[in-house]
Amino acid sequence: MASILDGLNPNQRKAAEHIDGPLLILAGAGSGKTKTLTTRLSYLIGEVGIDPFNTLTLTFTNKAAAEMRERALGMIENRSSTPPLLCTFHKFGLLFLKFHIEKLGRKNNFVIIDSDDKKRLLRAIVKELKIEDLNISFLASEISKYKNSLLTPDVAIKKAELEDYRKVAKVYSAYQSNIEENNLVDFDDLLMLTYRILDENSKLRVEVSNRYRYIMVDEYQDTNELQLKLLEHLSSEHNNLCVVGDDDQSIYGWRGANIRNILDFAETFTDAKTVKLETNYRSTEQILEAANKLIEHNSGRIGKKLESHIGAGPKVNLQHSLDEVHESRAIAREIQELLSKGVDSKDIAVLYRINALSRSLEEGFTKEKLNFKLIGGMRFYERAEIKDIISYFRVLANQNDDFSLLRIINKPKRGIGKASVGKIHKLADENRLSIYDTIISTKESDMVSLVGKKVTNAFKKVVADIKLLQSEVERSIYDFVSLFEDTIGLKDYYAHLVDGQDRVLNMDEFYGYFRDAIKKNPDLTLEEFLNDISLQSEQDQVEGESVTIMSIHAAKGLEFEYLYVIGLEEEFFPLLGDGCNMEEERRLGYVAITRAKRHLTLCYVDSRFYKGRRKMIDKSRFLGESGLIESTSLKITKSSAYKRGDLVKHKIFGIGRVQESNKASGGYKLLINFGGNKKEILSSFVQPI
DNA sequence: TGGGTCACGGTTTTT
DNA sequence: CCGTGACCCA
Repeated sequence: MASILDGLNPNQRKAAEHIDGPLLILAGAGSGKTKTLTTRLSYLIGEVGIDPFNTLTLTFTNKAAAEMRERALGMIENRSSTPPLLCTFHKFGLLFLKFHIEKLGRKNNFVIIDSDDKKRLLRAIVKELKIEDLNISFLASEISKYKNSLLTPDVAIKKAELEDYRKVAKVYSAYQSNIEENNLVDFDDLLMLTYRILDENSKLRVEVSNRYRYIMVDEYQDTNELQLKLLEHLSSEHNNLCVVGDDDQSIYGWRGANIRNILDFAETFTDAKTVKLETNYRSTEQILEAANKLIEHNSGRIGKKLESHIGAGPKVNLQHSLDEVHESRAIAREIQELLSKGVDSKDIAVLYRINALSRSLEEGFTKEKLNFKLIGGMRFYERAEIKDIISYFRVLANQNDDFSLLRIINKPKRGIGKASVGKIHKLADENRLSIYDTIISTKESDMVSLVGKKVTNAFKKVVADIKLLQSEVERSIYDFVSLFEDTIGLKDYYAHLVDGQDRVLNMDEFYGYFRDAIKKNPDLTLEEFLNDISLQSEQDQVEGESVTIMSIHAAKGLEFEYLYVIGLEEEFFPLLGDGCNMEEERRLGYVAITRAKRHLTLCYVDSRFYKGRRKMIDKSRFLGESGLIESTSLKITKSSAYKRGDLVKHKIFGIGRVQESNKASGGYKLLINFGGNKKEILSSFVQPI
């Protein structure tokens, strides 16, 4: 009898056929990971006879979820029953909390805030608490770490020993009370609160685990501590957890992903089976040889070797240029030639380690009249004009959302300044009311004496507008957008700014999207719409009519016939610096190389213009490690000579000035004056400033 | 209140 | 070099 498993190779088949007990599918780049996973899901449902209702498949991005859904559903013949739940971790958290957040004493009409909102809120809190010496991004990521380690603010404060961490914990505490008061949840909460509820309610945990009897996780190497704990709870009753990942492609450590999750899978889940997928259907032998050689320099790995299914192929090219201008011109001209030979531009991409390198490409490509598409940069929902609309919508969904109200209270300009906002904010805090309710309940005469007649009127107008719009939302959510623009006039406001035209176009796109969503689902509430879009990102428009340029991170999961990787230089790639994790840099190199199907060009330059100055750089150690050039002798951190008077920085001695410089093996022997304290130090131990 | 100038600092990014 | 936030004055 024909089976859907027939299309798989022996190892893929072994993985798909595995039914009960934990399974780790170690899937190398291009080894048919998605195919195996989707085939397994449809096999379980279509041939083993498992109810789709009892499966759960988790991914990291909406894009991956959408792709897998399409492919799996395409294979399942009888689609009469409920489709299997296949979504992102965060979406799962959202669905779960909609049903169960009451168990934490919270209402389920919460709204999700994104990282941008989080930072804005933190900025306000830091100001209020007068702790202004802490970096906002640092705070945001520390709070994220707290939540992912399940530390409550109280515990965090108690455990904090260093002064700085007491401050961080205090901000965390204020932040958490603030979002709880406004009934907001951040991305981490979607997972953290879900975990907490399951952890505290054993009956529910058993019930939920029994419901999701077959769990699959994609990109397992990217899971963090909390996601692992969540998975342990979800699979506690049956242990049927199947994860797919590649330890060599773990490139999100800086964001909390814990590579140990995949390395230790077999120990964490007893009796786990491991299946390795090492046949690569994407790239040539030449390309895979470079990738394999490079990644072998890492020590913390399970270990596997990709074998090409498509044969030798052409040699990997190296391109050496004087600087970034020559580099981008050379690439542009080569691409032009490919295009003239009939190569499809969507089969060509250029990758880089840091976004700053995109600039020279953009300039060079424009000069050479080469069409390109840049992936990354400002995301749609994070544009100021879109966030303004979203903030209005949020206030309409929940007038107690002070945070959103504050963003739009003087947008468009109503003559309400910082001072007036501060006064009303203070009054609201004293009365333990939201700002909206404070404006409504404060006597007009009191308000006038507080902020003056003009501002009082402006406040009253905002509240009246919001009331009007709320009733319109109830009447017809579809028509409400036009009244919204008539009443608020956000488009007019933006139209008069310098880049107004683009912004108005964006706003129209957003309104169109909103109307579309309502048309598709007339029962959609504003609140549901808001939560849906906050879990969405529109990075799925990669395929197009032009050459793509993007970061290596953004290219994960993609493949290109012709691939260029630029910036293969020490400092840029591997990117050296404080938190440099060389093994992760190398994995990033591995990911970059394995995006290429047949033609790979690695580019490096002698000097690059960066942060306002020109820097001399050496070629990347990765070129040697992947066997593409004779292994270079030890790296010299600075290739141009140090001379008397140069300022340098030493990890222990701090900043000093070079007094003497002599060539020595592997660099320079320097006599440095650290504030009167003279030391003889090798140049490899200092950084030029 | 809000426009203008100045100093500072600057990886990778999804949800 | 270029964008952001703090600060100052009309």
